[in-house]
Amino acid sequence: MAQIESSVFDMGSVIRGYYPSFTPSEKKVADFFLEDNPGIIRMTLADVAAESGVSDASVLRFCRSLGYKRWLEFKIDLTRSLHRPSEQILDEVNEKDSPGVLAKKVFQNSIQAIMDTRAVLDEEQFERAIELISGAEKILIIGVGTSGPIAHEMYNRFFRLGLNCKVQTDSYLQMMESALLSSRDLVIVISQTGDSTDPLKTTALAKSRGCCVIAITGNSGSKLTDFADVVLLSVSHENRIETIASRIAQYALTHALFIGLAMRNISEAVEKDQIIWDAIMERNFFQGNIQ
Amino acid sequence: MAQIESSVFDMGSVIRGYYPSFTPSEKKVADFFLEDNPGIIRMTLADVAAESGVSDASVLRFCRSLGYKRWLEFKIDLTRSLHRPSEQILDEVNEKDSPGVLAKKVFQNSIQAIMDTRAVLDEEQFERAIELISGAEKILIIGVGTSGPIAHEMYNRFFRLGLNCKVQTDSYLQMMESALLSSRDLVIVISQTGDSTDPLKTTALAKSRGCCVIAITGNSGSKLTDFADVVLLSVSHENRIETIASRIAQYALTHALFIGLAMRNISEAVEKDQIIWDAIMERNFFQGNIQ
DNA sequence: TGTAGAATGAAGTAAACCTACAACACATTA
DNA sequence: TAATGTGTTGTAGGTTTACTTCATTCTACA
Repeated sequence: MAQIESSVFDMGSVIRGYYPSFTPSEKKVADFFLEDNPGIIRMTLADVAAESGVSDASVLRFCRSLGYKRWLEFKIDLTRSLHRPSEQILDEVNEKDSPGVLAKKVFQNSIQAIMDTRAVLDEEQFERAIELISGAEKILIIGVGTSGPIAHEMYNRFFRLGLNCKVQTDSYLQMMESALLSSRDLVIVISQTGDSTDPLKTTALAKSRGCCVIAITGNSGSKLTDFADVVLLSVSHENRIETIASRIAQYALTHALFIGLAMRNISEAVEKDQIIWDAIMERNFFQGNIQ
Repeated sequence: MAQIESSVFDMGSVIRGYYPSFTPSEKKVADFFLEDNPGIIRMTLADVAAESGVSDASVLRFCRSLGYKRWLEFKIDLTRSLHRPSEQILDEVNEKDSPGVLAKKVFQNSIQAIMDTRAVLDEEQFERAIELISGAEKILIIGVGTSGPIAHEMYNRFFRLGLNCKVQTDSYLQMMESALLSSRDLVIVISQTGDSTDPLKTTALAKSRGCCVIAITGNSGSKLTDFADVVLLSVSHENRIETIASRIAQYALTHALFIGLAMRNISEAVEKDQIIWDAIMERNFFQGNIQ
């Protein structure tokens, strides 16, 4: 008997990830699916339409928006998603939890966020991102606030590959830097909401100068995605204090890009990495070791 | 979203169990299902009938013989049965992988690193860390190189809780800052190897001034752990270019600490968080939105 | 207020599922 | 050997379900 392809993921997270970009009636359908509705697997297209209060055509459009060509394709993944063997201690954290329990929950949430992000990853966009990055003359990595450390992380990885990149996490300096870019350059912008004013302005400016733009965001329906040539989406269960799990997924995305780039020319990557390590070791050596 | 009914089982075994009692045409259908046929999930009743060389009515009878009232009921269980979760593609990445495959592998590695780190997490040490952090008068967060972004991430979380903390990723400034610390203060040092000269020196200096030290490291046998009052270990499968997965785990650890601290006084945390958000929103507001 | 474009539902079509029944095969009995 | 009964199978047609198309409604913006 066939043993199959497959990957575990949570349809709920996928739906939540796309949620901001849904039309009103698609949101109605999404809401219905996000409710706890045990009979859902046995429902027909028309059933779902009736329960959601929309037409069956809208339910079908909802499926298409999620990337499925047919209702039954969606149904297959839905069935698999609802199957989900045990696990999932995806409870909310709460005040009564011991620190140990809290830690486990945060770890579990992080894992879930990465899984969900993996599930919504558009391989074509990812591939395109790698091509843009390796083809760019200059790369400007930007992000403000909590996106700043991710921007730095990305820089820390990319420059090791010999890429001509810069990181700028200051709102005003970002703007200045992007004013100097040309059409052969690339901007990578990291913004969880995709709606922060400063990165948007910077991105718009870069775009007006003909730059390509890669956006890493947790909001597929944001203004930022309008400017972006490539959008890489990170997903998490969005309950305020847990939005940070989405960050973890963005780090994972960053690392995936790094590996993808490194693999385009593995020998060169290893060589450059070696040079850097040698330089560091030398430094440690000359300064002597500490007791 | 609904979280299941039903248990995992193998449709193949069920079919084999009923096999002797099948009629000849039912056996034809059974044989078809028992073959290794990957496209089977997407087939219709008529497709299966054609492939098995029987009529669609016979396929339906086959389902009924297995106890299913309707073809689609059977299909649901079949889909579930063929769904074998994950399989852990923990292979090494290699040059021949497509970017999409690379991405999945990196994600899988990240998940694994978080799981491993969760597994080795010493709850007592974790709890102790939270107490030290919330009891400290001043907190200095340090890290150099690739540990820098993690240090910044930690700062970005902690200051939101009203903690009196600083981040310093410059080797010399770290040293200067630590020279000013007292015994009521705390140093949090992030170092993957635990053997980098500069953070070690800084930590030693802080320790000599009576500071407490929390170390986040991927190397439990390093010199750094000798100075540390609390050690939080991150783990990954250590193959050079994949060490970065360990970083992901360190971010997860950072977030776990943040949540742990926030939960000690949730109402205050939410309030401070709100103040920050209000300030940011106001900024966006005054700057107007961009088109 | 008018207009372009998006969003939506209604109606119709195609496909899939299911039922009912007729035909057949084979065994049993007269 | 013929008649009868039982169980198996396919066919034809009805019903449900999925999908397409298009007209209508809404919304944003001039």
